[in-house]
Amino acid sequence: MSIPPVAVGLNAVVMAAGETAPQVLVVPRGEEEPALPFGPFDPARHRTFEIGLREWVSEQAHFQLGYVEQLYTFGDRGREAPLADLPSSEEARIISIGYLALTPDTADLPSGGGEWQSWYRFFPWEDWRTGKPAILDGQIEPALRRWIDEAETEGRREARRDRARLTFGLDGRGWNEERCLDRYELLYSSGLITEAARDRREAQGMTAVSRSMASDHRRIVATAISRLRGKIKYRPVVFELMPDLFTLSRLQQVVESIVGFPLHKQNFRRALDRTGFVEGTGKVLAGTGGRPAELFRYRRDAVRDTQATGITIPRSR
Amino acid sequence: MSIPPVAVGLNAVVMAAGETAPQVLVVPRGEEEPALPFGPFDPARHRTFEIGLREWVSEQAHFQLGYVEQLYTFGDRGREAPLADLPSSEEARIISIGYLALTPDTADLPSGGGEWQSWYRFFPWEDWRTGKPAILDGQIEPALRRWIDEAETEGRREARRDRARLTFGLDGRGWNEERCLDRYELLYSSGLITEAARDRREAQGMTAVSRSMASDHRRIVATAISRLRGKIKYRPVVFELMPDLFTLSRLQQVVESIVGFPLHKQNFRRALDRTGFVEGTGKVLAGTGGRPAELFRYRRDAVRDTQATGITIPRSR
DNA sequence: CTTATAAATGCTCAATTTGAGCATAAATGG
DNA sequence: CCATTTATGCTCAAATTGAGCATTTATAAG
Repeated sequence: MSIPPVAVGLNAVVMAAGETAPQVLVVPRGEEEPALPFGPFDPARHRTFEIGLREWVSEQAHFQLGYVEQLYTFGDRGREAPLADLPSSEEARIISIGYLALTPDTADLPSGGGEWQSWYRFFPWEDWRTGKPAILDGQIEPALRRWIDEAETEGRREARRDRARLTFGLDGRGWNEERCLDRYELLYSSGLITEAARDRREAQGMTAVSRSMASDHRRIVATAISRLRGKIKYRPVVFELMPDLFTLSRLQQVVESIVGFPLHKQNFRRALDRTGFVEGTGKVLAGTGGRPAELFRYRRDAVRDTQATGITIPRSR
Repeated sequence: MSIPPVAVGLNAVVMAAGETAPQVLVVPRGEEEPALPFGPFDPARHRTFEIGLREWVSEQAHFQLGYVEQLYTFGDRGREAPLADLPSSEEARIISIGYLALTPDTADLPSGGGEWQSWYRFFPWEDWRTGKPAILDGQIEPALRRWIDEAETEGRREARRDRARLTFGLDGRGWNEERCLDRYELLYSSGLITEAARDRREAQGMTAVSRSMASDHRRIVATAISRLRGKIKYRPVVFELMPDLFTLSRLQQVVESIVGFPLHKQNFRRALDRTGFVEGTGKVLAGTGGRPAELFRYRRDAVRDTQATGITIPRSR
């Protein structure tokens, strides 16, 4: 029983909080679509995937990773082709292992390396913080309805309708922010995403409204967003995105930017209080044009005592 | 930029409900430790990992997979060595992609293939359905305390103590059933697991009290258990383990066997009711030596309407 | 130094959900 | 027929959630 060799790539989705929107670290590639920090896994050099990943990110994006977790391993045929500097032949199949990394600082990125970009440039339909994104009513939903009607049999139309309803909350079904990946995949399979046209070597799609990425990197980012939006609720991962000291408003702002909708302030605080995750420092942050807010810090040892759940998300309606 | 080749294996953790305990499908290997259904991923033959996985499982265990999801990709050096029929040289590093598969039937397994085994033969400390497992007080906790004391500095002892407390709920911290993988890893790194001694080529450990598996397969099963115990709470995955018709008691029994502790019956039903996941059929299951229970069925289309969460788990204390 | 405005906090109240347990109904097995 | 077993219904207090009003403490303008 011999095992045919395969090339393994490591991809990092590095995320930071950002001023007003969550950021992802991308490597610009001139004329071509931006890519995630990416590099081959070399078994001779790297004892573990994570070690390899950290090396590549620091080499390509000049950035040191902190918190890291494995996301998913991508391996479908066809997905590897478009990354220019990699072979795409039949014999050398490339699979890639995606990682999610979180970091509290967005500041110090030496130029010539990576670059921070808002999530929502790549996923404009995911940002409901100031209400329903115009692109949904304006472009996506009409296009989805056309896609539903195009199906050949009534059964298939029914299936498409169900899928669209569930993922995009059509017909008053309610938006579930965790379905980010499902939505991306639906847009891809219904041909509404630049990558779908590109992978089929056609020219059409919604080029103007959302930025595409190299290869299947946007899918990997969607996987990361879905994971983070889910995990934030049952593990205290937000704090990996916060600096040592922060105000509760800032924390709420970061959570809102991640889940993509506004929260009820008082209830957010009450719930946070109960977790015991943060403690006040007595210091305040002045000069913000209002009552100065107290600075808090994350109690890393809080997990010792409690059953360590995440942040409760009191959606504000 | 060329990518060094690596061999990719596919592992399946196939799970079924079982009469009294949840089952995992293993392939017996005579004198040697049992293994998971396993096979190489061949990029020339398999367009996707899943296709390859299904082929291997049906070939080795004579079993057709239904629900399947990817778990994790394992690739640390050292983990591949002990599987006899695979090369373990330095140049050909083997990584493996673990999958979780769920199936409603345990019955028809042609002999000569796979074999169902209770989870709790491999993880006896995880089954709290009839109270705290004796192995915890009797062997694991004392051994953990010795391991804590063995650390060289007070700082390290502190770290070990925290880790043990958190994962095993020591000193009245409360047992979190989802930490199954953390517990396995702690037992491994503290040398209490047969595999740990084997991988270091020593002879000691708790051979008698829990069964070991080939390679790192028990770690993969622990990953699957953790995943399933978590996921059952936010996605209706239990129903992948149920036959078409079932009583509510049976459903509760299955959930209890998975999470490993008893539930409050009435509250379980009330919560289930609210989800709308099941509907009565009017038929009853007689001959059980008591009032016959109504047979229910899963409403696959319930996800259409609701925000599709999983099963609420009202722990009974 | 007063006053409008912006934040940050504090507090209340109804609605819903959870946790626990008692009570009743409908079978089976002597 | 009666004890036993299993299913199901119902109640009640405690805790959590969802919403919104009220107060406090700053900054900025007049």
